[in-house]
Amino acid sequence: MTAPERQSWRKIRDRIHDAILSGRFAPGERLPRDADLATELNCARATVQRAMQDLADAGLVERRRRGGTTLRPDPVTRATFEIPVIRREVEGRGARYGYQLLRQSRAAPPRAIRAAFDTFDTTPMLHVEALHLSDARPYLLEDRWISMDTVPNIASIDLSRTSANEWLVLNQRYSHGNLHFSAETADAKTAGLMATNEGAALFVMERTTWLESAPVTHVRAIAAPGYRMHARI
Amino acid sequence: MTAPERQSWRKIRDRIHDAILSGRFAPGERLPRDADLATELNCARATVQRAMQDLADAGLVERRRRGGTTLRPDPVTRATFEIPVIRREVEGRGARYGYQLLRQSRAAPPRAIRAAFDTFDTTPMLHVEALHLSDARPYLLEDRWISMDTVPNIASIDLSRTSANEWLVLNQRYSHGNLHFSAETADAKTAGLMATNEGAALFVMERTTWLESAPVTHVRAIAAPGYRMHARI
DNA sequence: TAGTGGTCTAGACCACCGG
DNA sequence: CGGTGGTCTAGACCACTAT
Repeated sequence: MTAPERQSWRKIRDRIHDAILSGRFAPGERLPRDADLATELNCARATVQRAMQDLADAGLVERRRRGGTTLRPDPVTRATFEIPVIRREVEGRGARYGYQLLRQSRAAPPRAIRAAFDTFDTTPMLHVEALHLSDARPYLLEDRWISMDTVPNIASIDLSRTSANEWLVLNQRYSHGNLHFSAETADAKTAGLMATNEGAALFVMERTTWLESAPVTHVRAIAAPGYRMHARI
Repeated sequence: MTAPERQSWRKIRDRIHDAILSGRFAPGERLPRDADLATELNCARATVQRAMQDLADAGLVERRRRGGTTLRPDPVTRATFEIPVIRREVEGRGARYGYQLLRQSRAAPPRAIRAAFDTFDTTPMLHVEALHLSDARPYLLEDRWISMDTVPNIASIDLSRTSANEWLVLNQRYSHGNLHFSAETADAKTAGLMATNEGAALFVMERTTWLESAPVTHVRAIAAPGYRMHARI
């Protein structure tokens, strides 16, 4: 028995990945347990665990206690993208950032917002509509609802000076959230606010976040024509 | 000195996160080294490492050897989304999947494709245009270039039966890639293929992948009106 | 209830990079 | 060159869940 070699968990991961692509395991089949793979690959179990965690994150395998590691019959591609604070995003392109608070009120969230939060609770929330500008031109139009129960401090913020987007990123933690992206046609009202023509194709992002089971914020943001979102794999 | 408590790295992460949100550290400031935090939080250094890795993944801090851990002055939100095999995506909605190979050829990649791959190489690649159908209606129109140098086996695949999308996900590994999302207006030709009207807002995805420094594939996919992409944080 | 992945610890060495 | 994060090991115990 030779001593375990010093090797990166990435190499272990790639060796396992290659074994999978070689067809050694059938889709849905159970792979050897970590401990056995560690022996076979001559490394510590923690190293196999790290490699497997990465393959699971990548969507190639599924891992369950007691159920073992199985090869996903429907492998997916997972990608990560970054959503910067809007001001940073604009300034990062060398443009001058502008911000305009359009409306602010307290109201019971309408049905669509309650549905996004997956709740029936009609407790009033903070409703904010704002426009982000790049070199004085419309860049992003946001319609946001913020839970004052979960984020009580938001009440003391002057949202005509600081955007809710920026304040929340810097001051509010959340545990998880959903995002939806789509393409929509500009209606007359939106076209007016975005200084474009009715019928233009607009990129729309919707984001809902929670802190554990408590709603934090829901935002629907409409980007100006030409907007491109970038992500990495 | 009490013995280290048994606590999850998530709790350690949240305690550090809360300390950051409390304003204990200024943006750009250097945080204590892992070893010191471990002592302060009464846990092993590896646990702090795991917690910090997560905060770095989340975009809140930056970590550098020798340079220590610094609070990002421009925190970002990172989200992950899954790109399933198109067939699975369609069937997962209970619809019948259809696939139609429109064109297939070998040609030198045009300038735009070379730019996406960040190369000047004009070695011929496999060019494939195909249409994915959901219940016999256009679902996704893809225009793909595949490197025959990096993916030689693709030459032996009958792409009129198996979509390149599916074959690549199941058989080709890649190391990294870029994605771009945008909203575009349907031109006459596209509208015809997608069975929609000219001027409709369409969701467009572009993906480029590499295996180390070698190009794998570039695809530009146009989704039918109403398409929504989903992601999680 | 037993088996498997998930996490924690303590210690060690490595890799990178700022001074 | 020295300091810091990154990784590895060996062993232990915990948490979840298939059987």
